[in-house]
Amino acid sequence: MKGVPSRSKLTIEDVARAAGVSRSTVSRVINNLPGASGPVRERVRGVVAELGFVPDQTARGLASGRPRAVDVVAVTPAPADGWMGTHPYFSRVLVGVTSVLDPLDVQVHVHQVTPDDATRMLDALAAKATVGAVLAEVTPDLAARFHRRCRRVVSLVATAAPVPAIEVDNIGGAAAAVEHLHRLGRRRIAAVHGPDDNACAIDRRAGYARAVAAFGLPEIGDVGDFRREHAYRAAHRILARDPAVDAMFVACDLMAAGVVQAVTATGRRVPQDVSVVGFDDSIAAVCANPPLTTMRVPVEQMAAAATRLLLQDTVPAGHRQRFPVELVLRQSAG
Amino acid sequence: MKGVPSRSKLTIEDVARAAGVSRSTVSRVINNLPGASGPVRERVRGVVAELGFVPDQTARGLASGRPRAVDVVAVTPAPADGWMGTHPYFSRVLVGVTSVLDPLDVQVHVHQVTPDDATRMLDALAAKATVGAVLAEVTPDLAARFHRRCRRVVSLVATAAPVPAIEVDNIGGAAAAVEHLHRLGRRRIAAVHGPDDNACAIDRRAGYARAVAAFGLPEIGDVGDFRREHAYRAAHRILARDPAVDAMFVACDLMAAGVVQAVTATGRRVPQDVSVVGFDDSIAAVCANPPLTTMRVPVEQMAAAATRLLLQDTVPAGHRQRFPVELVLRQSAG
DNA sequence: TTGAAAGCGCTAACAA
DNA sequence: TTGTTAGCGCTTTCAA
Repeated sequence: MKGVPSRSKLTIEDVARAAGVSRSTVSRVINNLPGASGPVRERVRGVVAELGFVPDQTARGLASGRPRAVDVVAVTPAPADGWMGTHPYFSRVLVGVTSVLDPLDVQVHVHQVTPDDATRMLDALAAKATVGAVLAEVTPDLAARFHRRCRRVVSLVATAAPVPAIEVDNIGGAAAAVEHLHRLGRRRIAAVHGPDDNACAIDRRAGYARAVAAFGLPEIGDVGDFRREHAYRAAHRILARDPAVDAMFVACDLMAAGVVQAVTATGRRVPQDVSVVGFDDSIAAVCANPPLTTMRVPVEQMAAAATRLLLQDTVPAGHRQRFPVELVLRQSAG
Repeated sequence: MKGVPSRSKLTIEDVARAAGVSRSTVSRVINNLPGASGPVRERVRGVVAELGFVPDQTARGLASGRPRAVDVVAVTPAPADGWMGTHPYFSRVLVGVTSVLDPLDVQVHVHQVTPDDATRMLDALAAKATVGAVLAEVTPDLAARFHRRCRRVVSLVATAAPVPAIEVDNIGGAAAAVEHLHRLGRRRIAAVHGPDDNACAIDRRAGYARAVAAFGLPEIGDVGDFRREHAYRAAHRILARDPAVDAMFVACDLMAAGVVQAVTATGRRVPQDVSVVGFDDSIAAVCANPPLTTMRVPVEQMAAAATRLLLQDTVPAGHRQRFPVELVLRQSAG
């Protein structure tokens, strides 16, 4: 009879009694602090698991003088006001995090930071982290630096080896997109890439390159910065340079929406003249005209997984968890 | 010398001492509970203001056995999984609320509820509210019912008279949109309305009706439900019934994106053949093809204002605060 | 109407 | 390595 976790009450005191130790010892164990022998640690963990004890976050916050919170951080150039709120990717991250924190008594703190003060900000966060940080968009070097100062961190993008990360198969996804385009009979498949310093963008670019190479197709491309306007211009450049392009693989849906705008602006039809495949399956995909065929990334679930990882008493260094990407067919291709 | 609020410390004890009363009395005053005479109440409030005292939310949560939180609630039919995360409107609400709660130690709880269990859920929330509820999308009757059981509530849509609300000039905004279309020379301006039970939709519809009437133009329209797919079909119906329509006013950008898709699907060009104006200025507006001319609604700021209202010790019944809507010119019209 | 006192569940010295 | 003892800042009986 394991039974219901019997919410409501069940304090550290109960655990202490059941384990035959003091509250301090239990506290040390659940906080992963030194000062508890192996065997005792084991026993306490066992009791915690058996009883289904969940420490009261409010009490921890009061006692430690620092309320419990998860920090969501994104390093982006010149964020417009309220940007994170409207952004197709970040808003999904927020919801994923919120969804798992909701029943617990943990807050969410959002930090949108420019590259300039990224180092300073991250150091500050690392110093006062409680539950930990979800890195929604942080470069590998910065992530590694953070991880050196605080182990309670998970990245949502590919990152430095020791930093725990929740990933998606960007390379495979990009390749699958190209394969889909090839299956459709497209033979001049261009790409609009994301920024060079972004791990996702790099991988999606690699996947594209690998796939076109495998098909013996030419590699045609331009670089953007994950923003629609840049992608719009990039698509124009590509079409001007190579008017025979008959398909475009784009690094994210927001950019793809811009690409579709550019393609139709040149008088070409999507998908008849140029097929377009995006990445993410965000709201931008269904708002584009025509709606985008895209590679779905389960952002909310990934963010939720990252948050659950932070909630554990210890976040294993180098942890990796990979989510699948999946082709979603709409009208822009196929 | 008012000086800095001197964060860090400053407890209820300090206030009590400065006011020459006990902590209990201060607590009663800041919680707006009975058991404090008028004069004392005045004095304490004065000291609180002068000292810039801000009660520790974590401590309140622990002591009262109920962690402090703001509940964001939206009643919507059959929400898709993760819907709120991707939704152009709700994600902005979330960010607005989060932005003001971030520095405080208050949580955000998101409740997306279907009409079926709306009453039950809202009653439950009203019974255990702490900071209060932000009604992102709740019908007037339900809002009124909530307000009867708990005064700590603010609606983001027009609602029953006693319920405090943060509003936007939907009627004027819709009229302005039609005026813009008229200025462009459009004379057969159709409308795709939002759902009949939504206050915003009703007002926007009224604004449209008023404006076309003022111009002596025909009223042409169809009803949707704030979803893109419905608007897509509604636009097709309108065009089938009345092929000479040369403009469409749409109740929200998400729907407008669908309208643009429908219009171009019939072989018409936007804006040359049919101009389209949306409402909200959400991410959907820039992803549409062509990008949407729309009426900007400052959702984040409204949600922030609502949250700040809840943070006050008392939320005045019938409170109204109105934000402006503003025409944003893009390519779909003008 | 007011105040005194006992916690809320946990962390963090300090002893042992 | 472990336990004891104070609180963290506030709410909430219970007396006065």
